[in-house]
Amino acid sequence: MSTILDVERESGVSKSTISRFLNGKNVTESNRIKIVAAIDKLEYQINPIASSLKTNRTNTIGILLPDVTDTFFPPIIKSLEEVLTQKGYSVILCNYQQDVKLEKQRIQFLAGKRVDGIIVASSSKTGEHIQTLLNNKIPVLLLDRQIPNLECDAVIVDNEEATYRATKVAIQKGHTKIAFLRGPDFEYTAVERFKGYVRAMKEAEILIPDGYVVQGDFVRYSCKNKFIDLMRSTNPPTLVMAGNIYIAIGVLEGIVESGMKIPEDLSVISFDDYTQVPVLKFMNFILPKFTCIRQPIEALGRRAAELILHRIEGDWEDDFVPEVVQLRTSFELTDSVADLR
Amino acid sequence: MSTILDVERESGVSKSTISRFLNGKNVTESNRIKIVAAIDKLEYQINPIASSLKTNRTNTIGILLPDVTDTFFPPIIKSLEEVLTQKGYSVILCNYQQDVKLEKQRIQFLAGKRVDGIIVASSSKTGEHIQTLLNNKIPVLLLDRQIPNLECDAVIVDNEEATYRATKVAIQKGHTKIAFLRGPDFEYTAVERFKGYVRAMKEAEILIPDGYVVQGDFVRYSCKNKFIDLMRSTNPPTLVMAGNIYIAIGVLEGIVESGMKIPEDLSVISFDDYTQVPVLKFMNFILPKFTCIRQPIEALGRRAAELILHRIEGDWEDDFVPEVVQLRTSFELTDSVADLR
DNA sequence: CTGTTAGCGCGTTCAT
DNA sequence: ATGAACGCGCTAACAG
Repeated sequence: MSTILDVERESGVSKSTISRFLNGKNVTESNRIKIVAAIDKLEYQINPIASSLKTNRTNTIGILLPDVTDTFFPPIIKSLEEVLTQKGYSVILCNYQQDVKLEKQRIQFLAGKRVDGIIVASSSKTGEHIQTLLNNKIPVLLLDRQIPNLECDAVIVDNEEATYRATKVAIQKGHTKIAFLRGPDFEYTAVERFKGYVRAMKEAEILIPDGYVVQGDFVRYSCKNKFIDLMRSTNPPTLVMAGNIYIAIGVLEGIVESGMKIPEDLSVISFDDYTQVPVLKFMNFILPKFTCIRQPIEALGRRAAELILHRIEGDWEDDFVPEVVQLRTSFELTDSVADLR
Repeated sequence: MSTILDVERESGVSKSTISRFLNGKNVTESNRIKIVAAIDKLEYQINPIASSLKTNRTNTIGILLPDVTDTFFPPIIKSLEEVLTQKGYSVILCNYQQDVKLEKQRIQFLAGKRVDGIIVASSSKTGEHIQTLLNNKIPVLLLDRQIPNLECDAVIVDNEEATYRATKVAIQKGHTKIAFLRGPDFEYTAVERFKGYVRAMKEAEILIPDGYVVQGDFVRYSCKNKFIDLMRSTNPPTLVMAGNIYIAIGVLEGIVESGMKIPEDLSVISFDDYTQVPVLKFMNFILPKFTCIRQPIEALGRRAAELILHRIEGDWEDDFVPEVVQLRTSFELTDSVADLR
């Protein structure tokens, strides 16, 4: 493997000029030719390690996720990777297995590796480990999940607003008995989505009966059984809203198991669109397709990449102003919501 | 951010001794104490860039996949990441979008980044870009897919043997009209799996009728319609074997759509177990569960990580002997295969 | 625009 | 076991 010194010898041009050329600066045409010829001949490739040592930039970005196997993340990884690799950055992937302790550890790991920035879907409530990075001027971008009282760039979706609007639509269609099947308390998105539902119900002055708010036992655990219990109770809802795709799948299972008809026996709205998941595309045969709140998953990844690049390549101003990009979900109304008016 | 020189000043011990200590060599107890104290005080962390420049090792491994969003890969990434991060290696993830040109480009990208090794699920037929790496003594490990005539480490499963055995079981159960729904020609696993089916049929001297081998139009495209056509033909099979999970899902869709009963109207065996996919766990309600060939997905990732580490950390002997680890799939027989005897 | 010079922060001889 | 000195390959500051 040849070095820049070999190119210097071979071309007769000084290594500084070569270095400048390699970094896109102007060089006289005659020198350019000599340099290119030498590089070609020697199959020279720049050594990014040496370069990093000098510049303090690794052209590497860490991406830290709770669980790569969650269907939500792979498409995000894909769009992230596309943008970043395109720009010459490599993506170091870390998984923290939903474990806040491991999250901190991985953050340390990435910082130790001297990444230029970190994109993280954090499970932390306080984010002091992230604050530490920011204090050290290491760019961090919160993906999908905000952390309260942390001044940090973020790319998220309008969780609260989305369920608020969806609930309102349900109410406009004449529904009052609306149940919400929610994700766990410790998940930012689960909490936000629940808030939107509550706000819409309050605004319409509809009382939420006991038992209409159902929570799965574990992360990603569909509340199928609790859902069936609810439907068999003395006062079943006319519409259920599933807080994420796993819950929606649980609802589907419950529906099939108990032989309900949609929307005759029950109306359904789900956060997340199962037809966006490649392996679930087949669910076309389940009719009618659920009304859903669709997240701009590809854009989430792309914007996250763009934003952190902007922060990395731009100047880190002293008066750091965090930028929060909130992407809008779209709402797809189907026949799965009965019109009760 | 402090350097080893700061530690030298703070501790009064020379940086060589400090360096040695950091790399696990023996140091006198008195020096050890001084060094540790200084490191603690300064919150010193070793700079891996400078270290890499000297050692030519980046403690970084590239993992190159055709498509992160394929359900098959995320669990592999997860187990890979776990093992590698544990050992201090970071994982650079690259996606080549099923595009052989992009695959080569990404391989170049990773090599340019000076990764210590590359794990790749290649789509290349010839692998000359991989041979180039090997010639340069850069360890490569083929994941899930072999490349003929390439002397390279690999971790794969017993694709051919698995379908061979499964087909034999079907035959033993009295089936002769067995159709095979296969993946595309350009996919290593699709080809291997098909071979096993053919071998078993030949061995049993069962002629495969025209139309019994069905191929999806695109990557990952379930051959649902072709499957339905086949079932409506004058000579429908009594058993179909789906070559991968996407095809199995297509079969499922076809079954639901046309109202078939399993195993009364048709027996089904699928490569891949849909209950291994988190989002498909719900499919418990589809009865009976498909008979399946289950891949040891977690082990695939783990063994791949272990093997490449072994190659990286071991000596690269002159007489390079490629190591191919073939993991066994397991076979789960359910009521989805009728006994015709 | 160019070449000379001086480090970036470590690991590694080589004597001691 | 230790410390002094050198160099990994590159970029940046300087003077021209």
